[in-house]
Amino acid sequence: MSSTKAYSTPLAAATALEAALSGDERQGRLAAGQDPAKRQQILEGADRVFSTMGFDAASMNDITREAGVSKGTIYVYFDSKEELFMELCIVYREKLFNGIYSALEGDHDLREALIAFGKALSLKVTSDVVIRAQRVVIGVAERMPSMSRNFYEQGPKKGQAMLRAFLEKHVAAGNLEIEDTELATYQLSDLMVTGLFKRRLFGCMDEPPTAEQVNRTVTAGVDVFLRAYGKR
Amino acid sequence: MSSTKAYSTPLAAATALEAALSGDERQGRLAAGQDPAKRQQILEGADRVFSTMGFDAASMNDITREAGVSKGTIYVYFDSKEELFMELCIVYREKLFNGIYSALEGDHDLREALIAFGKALSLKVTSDVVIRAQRVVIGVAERMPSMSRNFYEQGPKKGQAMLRAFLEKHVAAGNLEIEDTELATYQLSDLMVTGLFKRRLFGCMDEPPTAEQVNRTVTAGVDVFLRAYGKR
DNA sequence: TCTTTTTCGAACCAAGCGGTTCGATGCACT
DNA sequence: AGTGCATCGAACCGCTTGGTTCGAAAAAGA
Repeated sequence: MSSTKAYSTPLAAATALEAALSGDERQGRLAAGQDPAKRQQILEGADRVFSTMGFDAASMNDITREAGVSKGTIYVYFDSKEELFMELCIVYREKLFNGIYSALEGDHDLREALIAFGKALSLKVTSDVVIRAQRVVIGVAERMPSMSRNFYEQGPKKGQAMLRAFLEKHVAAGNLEIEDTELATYQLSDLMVTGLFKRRLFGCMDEPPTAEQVNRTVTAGVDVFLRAYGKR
Repeated sequence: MSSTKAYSTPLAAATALEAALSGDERQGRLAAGQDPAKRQQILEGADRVFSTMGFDAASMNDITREAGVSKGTIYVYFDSKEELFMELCIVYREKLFNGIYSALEGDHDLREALIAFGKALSLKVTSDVVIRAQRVVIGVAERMPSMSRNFYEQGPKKGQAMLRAFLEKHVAAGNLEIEDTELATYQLSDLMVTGLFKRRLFGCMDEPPTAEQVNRTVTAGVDVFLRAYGKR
């Protein structure tokens, strides 16, 4: 037999431990379906399968194989394929908005702050993992509307709220002149990924954009925004 | 042995039917799998099924039922589920770009022309049919990259080429000051659907935007663009 | 009217699905 | 050493899948 020890799946093992056990000490016996490391292991396998196949084409057997966990065990941790996917969506949207918003904190120059934020956002949003995740979510939006809506509202929408607050701060400070900050926030965040996001989503760019491309796009986008809304 | 004769090119058949259908007179006996009306009938049923279920969850039996055509007949007209879907994609992208670009022709005022175009684009791109079609295409982008890429490049990309030509005309005429017209074209077309497209795609707006919403979004977007790139 | 040929519709195929069950296995605790 | 229990893994369930086949029906051309 090849897989007697836990974490026999090579890919899952390393990252599973990192997330699950912050310290190195093993905790004692866990109730069935309660081991966070195993849970993580399943989620990572499911991620790989869902990302490459989409929700419908992915089978639980595929996930079983990819996660290196028996089918029975998966069903101890998750009641159904749907539930497994829903929990994965939470992971997805957390992946999306991890450490993006630090650029908006502090007292940097307006333009510099927006460019730094835009770069971080643009890089994340066009990365392979995030693009794949979004494709899966969009693909099931018709049949499972609550899932995709939730994904968007807990993810991008929250982000936009932060950006909006940032803009409003600068409006109050007299650096910007904006009537409708909600609309302006949409405009800015679209300008930051212009020409990259859609092409990536539709598979017209095999590779994520280079740092140069991102830099060029974000700079141009922010400048358009500032020329339109900046005090002159 | 399936396909024997004419319409060897899928595109030819798909587009030819619309003309053939307009008259009511039946033409004479047609070779197996060559009746454009039947072909259309199948495509329409397939559209309804794919749009609501996505590619994977849709079954050929569903399409059979929805199209009111026997399974055997479908397989006379289309070799496989994939091929049926590919031909449907052609219909999809033609739906998307039908009579959008007339606003860019003629000698209208720059701003008026952009707003008229933006409204037409925005309405189409956020309509129920087009949103559903895009979801389906995006959903299979990972496994069938050529399909979604084709969809984008024959659809949105071609449209952008026309918009770009329009912008360049106005740059030459001295109405706009743009260095990178490709990038500017991306920015403008994103600004025109800002806040609508993504929310629709992720199912955060159940209904298509109202004419008012579209009007507001497009006007604001065009004005941002003109403030940034217009001669002052 | 009779022939020709497309379409119909139901039966059929092997394969795979999501989900369940259950005895064997082996670790973790006493 | 002994035992309790989470995991394993394979077999199994009923069902649907995409795809094929074929005789009957229907319609068009002569």
